[in-house]
Amino acid sequence: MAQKPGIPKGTRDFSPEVMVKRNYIFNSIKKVFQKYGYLPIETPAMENLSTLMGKYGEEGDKLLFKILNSGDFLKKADDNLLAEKSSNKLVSKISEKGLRYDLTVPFARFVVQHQNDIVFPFKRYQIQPVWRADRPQKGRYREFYQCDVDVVGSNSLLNEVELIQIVDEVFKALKINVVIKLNNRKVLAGIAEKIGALDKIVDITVAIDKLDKIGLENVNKELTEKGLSSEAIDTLQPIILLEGDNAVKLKKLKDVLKDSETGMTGVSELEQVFEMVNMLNIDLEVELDLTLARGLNYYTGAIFEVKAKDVQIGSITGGGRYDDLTGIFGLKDVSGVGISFGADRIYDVMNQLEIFPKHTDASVQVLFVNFGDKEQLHCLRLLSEIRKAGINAELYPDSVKMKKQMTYANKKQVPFVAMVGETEMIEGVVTLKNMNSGEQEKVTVDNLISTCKETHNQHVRN
RNA sequence: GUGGAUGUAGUUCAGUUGGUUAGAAUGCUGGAUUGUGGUUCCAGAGGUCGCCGGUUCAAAUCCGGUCUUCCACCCCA
Repeated sequence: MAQKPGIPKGTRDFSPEVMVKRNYIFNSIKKVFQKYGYLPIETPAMENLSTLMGKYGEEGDKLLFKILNSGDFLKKADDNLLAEKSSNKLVSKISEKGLRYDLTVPFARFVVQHQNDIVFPFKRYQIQPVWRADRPQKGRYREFYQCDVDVVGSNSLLNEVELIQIVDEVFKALKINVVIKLNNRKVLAGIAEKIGALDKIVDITVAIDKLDKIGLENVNKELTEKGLSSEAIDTLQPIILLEGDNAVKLKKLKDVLKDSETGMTGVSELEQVFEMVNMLNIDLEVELDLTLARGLNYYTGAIFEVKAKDVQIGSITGGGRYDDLTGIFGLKDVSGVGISFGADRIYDVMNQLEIFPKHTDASVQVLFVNFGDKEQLHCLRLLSEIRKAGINAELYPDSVKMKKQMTYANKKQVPFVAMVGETEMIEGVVTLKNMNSGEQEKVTVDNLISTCKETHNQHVRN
């Protein structure tokens, strides 16, 4: 009995219709990346587990997909561990490879491994799938694409500003309204230092983030539960209730953090970034958000997160600065900063808002109706001329009923149908039908080419 | 990982307290219309009711397990 096949949960097939839209996103993003001087690299889907483990925190380690060793791996496994049935301890014995969890850590590995061939500052982009053994939900997949841009080997805050410009340009091109939220790990560290609880910073930000949802009282309650003293919570109050525009927030922060050197460095970095961004006069809404912590524990400076304004979905882009990611692999003093665009979530947002362009460079612009053997040969010659002019065109492969061929054109949303029968062949013309208006007229091939080009340019521009 | 929902033609969904041959809309195929699609009319095809097991004379319907999708938490793109 043939059972219906399936694919693992959280993974998807992409149909041509979907791929055209996805590629539109990828191409738009790539174009912006390249405009700012970033070049592509690719790394393998799997990495050594030693490269991946311990880089994403405890939570991240659990979400790594591990690959079983080849051969009869259990034979070589420790008998005691097998008897114990302790999966965690056994994993290191039977698996030494894993699927990449993001693109940043493999990139750090790449930089270290190729440090002698790389010119610093090194600016690269990377668009590839990553895998997480998460529980899937809407906008949360087990296999999804990240579009990373990073620059390593430069401490300049200009890089942070450049990334904000890139975010602005990408989402402007895709016509998505977004807010970019900005924070700085050093500010968070300063806050933690101030209340003497360096290890509690994640708990603190998680709790503060819930202010809108559960109210001040419950936030404080949660902080108490997490083990914070009442003095510490008192100190935190002005930070929890921080309001106003970015400049006001920064001013208040400065006041609270004046004794913390790290904290003040963070505030100063934020100030500089905001100053430059304001000078650029970009439309993008840039907001200081202290509740932005980001779980990935390698961030050390700026942290970014982008949210769509019109759709309820997790962040669609995120990133930050990491001072010592390559240090773990033995290359010291190489600071990097980067962000990652979540292509799948961007797709979901655009799909929900129905803001994909109807026509892209991938769409066919003209379909030739097939009337028979003589006619199709004639069309073939016309087609090569048309294609040479850079127009996507096709000839229906079978000489079937016209209704069927028209329906095909209609479904593929081809804007023009060309008909060349006996009379057209003799007259040396083409009957060109505009599928939108239904109008048709006899034109020359040159005419057809210019008409197609004109409408295509209009479509793509809109 | 924890808690909670969900699954019926390609798609969106009906389906009564378990009871004849499981329906609709839309889509699909063919025809009305042998050189004209998106409108209309007619006809047709399409379902082991997610999967496995149990209760029953009888299960889409009740029970258990499993998988999928979705929601909350967690985390994140």
